[in-house]
Amino acid sequence: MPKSYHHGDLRAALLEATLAMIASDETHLIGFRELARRLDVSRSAPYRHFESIELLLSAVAEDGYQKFIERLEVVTGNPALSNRERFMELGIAYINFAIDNPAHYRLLFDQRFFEEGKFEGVQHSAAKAFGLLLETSSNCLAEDASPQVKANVAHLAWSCVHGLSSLLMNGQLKHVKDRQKFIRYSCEKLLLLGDI
Amino acid sequence: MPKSYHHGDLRAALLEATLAMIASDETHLIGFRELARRLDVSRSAPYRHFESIELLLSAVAEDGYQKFIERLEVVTGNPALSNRERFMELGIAYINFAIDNPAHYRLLFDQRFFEEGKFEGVQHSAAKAFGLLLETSSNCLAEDASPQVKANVAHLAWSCVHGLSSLLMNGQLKHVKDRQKFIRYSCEKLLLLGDI
DNA sequence: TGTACATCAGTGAACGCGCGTTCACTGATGTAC
DNA sequence: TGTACATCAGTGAACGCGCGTTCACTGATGTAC
Repeated sequence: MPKSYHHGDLRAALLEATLAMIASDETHLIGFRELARRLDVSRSAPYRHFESIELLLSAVAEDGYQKFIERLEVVTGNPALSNRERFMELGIAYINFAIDNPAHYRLLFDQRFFEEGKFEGVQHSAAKAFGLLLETSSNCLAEDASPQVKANVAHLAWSCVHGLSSLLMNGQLKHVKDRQKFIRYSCEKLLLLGDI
Repeated sequence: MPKSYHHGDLRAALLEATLAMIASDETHLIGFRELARRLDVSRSAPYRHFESIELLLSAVAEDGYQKFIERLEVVTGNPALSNRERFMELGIAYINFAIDNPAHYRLLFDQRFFEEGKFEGVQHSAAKAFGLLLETSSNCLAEDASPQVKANVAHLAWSCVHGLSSLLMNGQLKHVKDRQKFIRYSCEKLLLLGDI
């Protein structure tokens, strides 16, 4: 195929390049000019696809949520697991997603998407992901547990997997030799949090 | 006192203004020109005090660690508490520091300070803070617990309080009505993590 | 199948702006005698 | 106590740079007939 005047799929290339920049901690460099340069395209070409950098970032975030939710649903939809096994495996899947896709994960919880009345697509996806966690953790509690207790347990569990993900991702748990073993160990412990 | 030609304490003012910008999510605006503008001082004045923005930020971070460690030491140095009470109170103090000083807290764990061979002052402070947590959690374990187990428990506990802090700070636990109650409830639960 | 035309996607020059940084300067402060 | 001088801290003009954004343009692609 001869090199065409048109890029082919500049939109997808922009999403990919943005993600790569977040991954390599070059968030501060993200901008239309820099992206155009990296994709070897003229300065103004990106404007054909995104009105602003914020909208570009939110598109990347929505892609990320889709991947994230797909991965979690592999666990929540697995009928072979007991409720407690499912809770534990969900935690493991959550943390592994974060470790495998640190750039995406960091972006998913970027504060800027959680302003009232903006980025509703992203916020809706975030709520959906939390819903999976709430349902899975609630199934491990006594049937007559109050909604308040269910919410507390789910939020505490979420905090723990989020914290584990963040610290592992940022390399702040350097001492840990076998990450997978540590993750499994931690998620086993999290089962204790539901015991009231 | 007549308005002097000299600012008086521009260095301290720079630290304070930087912190305020982080607190109000204007991190992207931090720069010598913007700081000079806010402090009503000429563009080049800040250069008398800091060689680069990175060094300015690391000075802010060191201030933050000092405050953070002081707050934790109020708990670890309290002889009236049992080991388990001390562990729980340490978690509560940790989370409350984060909630009360979100800007400082966010900065303390900024990835940029954890590159090998740079910002050793900051890294040393971070290690000291973790040391307090490791010691306190280890005291709750059986005396013959292995260093490996001690480290695992401490890291898991750290992840949990870090996660709780982050989500509370970022307003992602909106449902929580009584924050202090939720924090106390969570830190009580964390005691279970040490039971093997 | 061929042609005419509309639309799409990328170009390249230009604008105004804010940034970091340098430099010779000067007013303010501190100190030696 | 007064004076002379060194040093300190802030000034303001200037440089070069990269950014976002606009605009008239044009090559490439798709489609109607």
